[in-house]
Parts: sequence; structure tokens; C-alpha cells
Amino acid sequence: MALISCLIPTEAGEFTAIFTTKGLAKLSFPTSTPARRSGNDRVSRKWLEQTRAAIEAVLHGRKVKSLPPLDLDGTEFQRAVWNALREIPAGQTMSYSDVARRIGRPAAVRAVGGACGANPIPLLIPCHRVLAKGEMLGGFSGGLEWKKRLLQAERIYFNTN
DNA sequence: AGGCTCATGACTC
DNA sequence: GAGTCATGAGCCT
Repeated sequence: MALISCLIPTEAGEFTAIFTTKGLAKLSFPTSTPARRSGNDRVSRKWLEQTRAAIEAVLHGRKVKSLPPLDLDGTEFQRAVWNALREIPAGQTMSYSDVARRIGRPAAVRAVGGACGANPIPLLIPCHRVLAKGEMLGGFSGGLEWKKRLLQAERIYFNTN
């Protein structure tokens, strides 16, 4: 499967998106050393624009209108978790145990954390809306600073210690 | 098959 | 509040 790496310019920097022929497979936060080559001319303008608009929406805490098709690579369990995350509306949160219950595996709390960490498409699959018990921050693959920023954009309250 | 790591949470002092 | 433990899934070797 061909992977096409694209640069998505936003006000928060250049995100890197990886597309397959079937859809968006991965999204990475801006890095200090951005990829020199981009395949932006090899994927549909529509997908690129949907991706860019969706990222901007989340950065501003607004509802995402439309997403490109997603081409997710993961186990059944991970997909179940990711699907549950996509049902969390902007401005709302769930705890890791809430998510575990939601997918019918109430004891798989830690595994939910693992699946969140394996989420290939942060922001658009809103793993930042998953907090630990007591509105504690928990973790974030892109770094806690990003998680805080995204939560603040959605006016979501969280505890710090 | 076994061991190790967790973005957890509940429990003990 | 620090220490400890059960726990499910994933990723090694």
C-alpha cells in the first residue's frame, strides 16, 4: 500500500498527514524538522482540505464538520476504542473507565489507555477528551502541553496536581 | 509461552 | 500521599 506524506499548514504549524489510496492513515504534530518532500499533489484536494479544516476546527474547539475517509490500521480492540472516542462530542470528556465500559470491556481500563496511545490520528480521533478519574489529565502521546491546549480550546475543565 | 510495559484505578496504611 | 496490586492488551524474544 502506497503511503503519501503530506504537509498540512495550520496556524499551529505544519502537521504531517499520511494518506493511503483509501484515506487518512496517520497524523503527526508539527515537528521542528519538517519533511522536505511532500506528496500534496498526489492526494485529492478534497481530502487535504477536509483534513486541514478539521484540524483548525479542533484547535479552536469547534465541531468538526467533515472528515476525509480514515484508513485505520489497528486491532479489533483498538478500533473499538477509537470508534468510542469519535462519539465524544466537542467540549465533553470521558474517563478511561467510561470508555472501557462503553466498549463492553469494563475491566480493560489500562488497555484503553494503551489503545489511546496507539491512536494514529490525534485531534481528529479525539483522544484528548479522555481524562483519568477525577478529571486528572492522564497522558498524551503528543505531549501533555498539546492535551492541555486542546482541552482549553474546548473550555474543558481539568485538574492539575 | 513468558515477560515486560503501560495515557488506570482501587486499595491500604 | 506514597506504596502496592489486579488487570487487559500489545509487543518483544
